[in-house]
This record gives sequence, structure tokens and C-alpha cells, in this order.
Amino acid sequence: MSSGFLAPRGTRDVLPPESALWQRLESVFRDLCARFRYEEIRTPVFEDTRLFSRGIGDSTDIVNKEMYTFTDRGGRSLTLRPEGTASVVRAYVQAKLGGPNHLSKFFYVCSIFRYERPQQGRYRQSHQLGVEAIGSPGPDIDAEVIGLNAALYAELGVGELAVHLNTIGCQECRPAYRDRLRHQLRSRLDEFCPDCQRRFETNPLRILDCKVPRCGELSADIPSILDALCPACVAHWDGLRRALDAIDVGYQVDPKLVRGLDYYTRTAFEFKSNAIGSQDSLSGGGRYDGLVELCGGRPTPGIGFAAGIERALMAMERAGAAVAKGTRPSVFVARAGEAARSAALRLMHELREAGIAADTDYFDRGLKAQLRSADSTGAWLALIVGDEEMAEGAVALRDLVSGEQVRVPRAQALDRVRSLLAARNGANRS
RNA sequence: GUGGGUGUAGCUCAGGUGGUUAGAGCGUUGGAUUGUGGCUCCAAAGGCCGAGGGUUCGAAUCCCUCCACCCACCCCA
Repeated sequence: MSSGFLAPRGTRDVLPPESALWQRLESVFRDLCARFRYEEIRTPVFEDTRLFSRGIGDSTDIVNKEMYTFTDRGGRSLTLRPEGTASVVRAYVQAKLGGPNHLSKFFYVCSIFRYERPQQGRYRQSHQLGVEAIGSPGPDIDAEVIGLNAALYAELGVGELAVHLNTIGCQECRPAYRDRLRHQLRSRLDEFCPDCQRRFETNPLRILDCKVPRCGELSADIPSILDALCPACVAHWDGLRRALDAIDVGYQVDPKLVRGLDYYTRTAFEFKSNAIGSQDSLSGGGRYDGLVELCGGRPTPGIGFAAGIERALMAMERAGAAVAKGTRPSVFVARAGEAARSAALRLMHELREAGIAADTDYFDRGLKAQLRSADSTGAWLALIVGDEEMAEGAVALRDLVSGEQVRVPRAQALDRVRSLLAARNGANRS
């Protein structure tokens, strides 16, 4: 069972028929992006390590202990991307996109890599799809991005989700709030859990989100950042909520929502499921108004989200929506006797050239076995070529659903197949 | 990274206190008169019992170490 190789820890193979679900998910997303007018961007799987350490932030878990970093043969430090946004922003800056009143709207589908302990819904190589809208400072684009995310899950049928929404302030107000928070927590810091004592240094906002009951009690009366926003952040926050109302996106304000990447400013959001275990965050995103400048571009605001493909599929499965689209109707070409070999191959070739899905037997098996496998592939029709048929320049056409079989002239075979498939397609639709 | 659980055919699982040729269902393949599927019946193939060590006359079963997966924490997608 395992004297050979196994997929590395935290990675997995996507085999048929599961791969058909991935295709469906991606095609729904691509179609949605086309309607929202986002265009695809593809960036390298690895980048200069400093792009991530600076962009995501040195104190974050991702940079601190989860990156796949290596030195290439030229002595460069490179890192397999642990998330998608930094690369997109780097590409945006490198290509000198943007300009006054210019909005760039991208979507991507990619793998990301984080060295974490694997568990359900958490992998070392995982897959995301996401969008980035770079250039507009106003709340309407925030609402559009969140709305796109909501539409994606609605169309996929992932079941009930909770949309958590928060604002985490900007360079004007967040540092002041953080200092105030530290000041208020310091006196009783030793009563908090060890994790919180660590968070006190790295990311004190996260203490408010601690699940240890005692920590919750201790921080219960601490005012949330919503009460400490600067006027500009308040205006943005109010505008965002009005915009979300206008496009019918429901949400719940969650003052404890903090994201794990340093580049976020103002808007932060997460889509959560209660059906897929402890890794319950299906997607997350927010505004990153300082990131473009940090990557060497002119100061430019941006916002985006990233959605986990594996987790979306898990939620779809729980919701009973993980059904692959039916495979296209196909034709099975069977043959009886050695003399028919070339004739059968030729017939299959013509079917495929005509755009019809066709398969055949590859083991020189008897006719019974061929029809059995025709049945198991779900073929609707079988074309049977044998000595008898060839003698009169014909083929046998068998309807595998009704069992009816007729002999048709070879020259008409394609047309007959075409019309039968068309008729059945029409019947299926009703 | 921390704590706990699991690991027997492709899949889902049986295999009291160690004892000869390790089982079932599903799936796969073949057969049930010469060239005809689905249903049924019959049969076969397929496992170094996750890997490697150890204890023992003897290990799927006991011990150790790895590996992988699962659950929770942590973190996040």
C-alpha cells in the first residue's frame, strides 16, 4: 500500500470525479467575475521573500513560522506564495498600472503554501480564488467586492453563511487605539492566558477575540475600535454599510474580527460557515490602503478577498450542493471481429471531429464486455461495427437507454447520431 | 508548534484475553451456448494487516520509533 511515494504531508491529489467539482466551482467564479468585470491575473508561485515579510508583516504567524522559503542556485531568497494579494500588488506596481481615478479589477485562482499542521480544511498547499480592486478609496468598491463574494457562495450553494464585518481603522486612528488598549490591559496582563500575553506584544487587538472564558471576562469592558475611529474612518464605515444595504448584502458587525495580515486597513470581513468544523472561515478579505506604496508604487488604495477552494467544496458537500454537472452525452463505439478494427477507429475519429464525445474498448474484449463498459461510462448510444454490418456498408446503432437497435448505412451514421443526441437533449430539458 | 484519536483488500468495515491457509459487503474482471449492456445467479483476481525495529516457539493482535490521516488548541483560506 505504501512502499512507494505518498503525497507530501498537507497536500492531496484531486482525482475524478472530484476534479469535476473543482471545474464547476472555477467556472462559476469566472463567470461571476466576467459579470462584475474583473479580469484574470496570473503571477508566479514564488516571489522575493522580502515581498511577503514586508507586505504581510514580520510579526505575523504567516511570515514568522509558516513560509516555504528557499535559496535558489543564484543565492536569492525566494518564498512560495503564502497568499495572493502581495503578488498581485507587486505585479500592479511593476507594470505601472493605475493613475488618477483609475481602478484595476483583477481575479485570480491559485495555490498557496503555508507550513501548518494539517487538519480538516487546512493544508500546506491549498487553493484560493480571489479578487483585488486597486485604485478606489471609496466604500462602494468595498461593497462590490463583498457583494461579489456573497454572490459566489449563493451561486455555488454553500448553505447558510455568516458575514462578519468590521473596520480596524487606519494609520491615523489604529496606532492610538492600540496604545490605549495596551495601557488598559497592562495592569492585569498576568491574569490572561499565555497566548494573550504573547499577543499583547505582537497584535493586542487579537486579545479581544480570545476564546478562553477568563480572557473574555477581563477584556469585556474594553471599548471596541469602533468607538475610537477617526472621522474619515467613520465616514468610510458608514458609507460601506449604506452601500451593502443598497445591494442587499446582509452582514453582522463583529468588532472582534481581526485579520492576520498586517496590511489591512479599515474594512475587514470574513464569510463563516458553521458546517465544516473548526476551520470555519470560508473566505476573508479587506482593504489594504498602504500596500501599494509599501511595494514601491505611488500611494494607492485597494481591497480584495481570498476564498478557500477546499473549504468552499466542503461546505457545498455539507449543503448537498456538491454535484458535478452531468457529463456530456457520449457515444460508445464497439466492434466485433478483427476486420472491423480500423473501421471502428475511423468511426470514432469522425464522431470526435464532429464534436461528439466518443469512447471505445481498448482491451480487445468481447462484445458483451464492450457494451457493459459502454453502460458504465454512461454512454447514451452505441455504434457497433462488425463483419455483418461491414458487408452491407452499415453500422448498428443501439440506443442504450431504450434498448432499441437499428442498422443504418455507414454514410448516415453521423447524422443519425447527431439527431438522436439532439432529440434526447431536448427531452432532458423539459 | 501543543494535546488527544485512528491506520486491516480500490471503498466501507469484521477480525474476545497473541496460535496454523486474514473475512464480509460494495466495486473490478470473467462466465451463465456461437456477435449485444443495465437486473439476477456463479466464479475469480485483489492485503508483507501504514512502515521499521523489538518481546515471543509463534504478532494484524503486546512494546518502541517513524509516517500519514482525523479532532481540538493555535492560526487562517
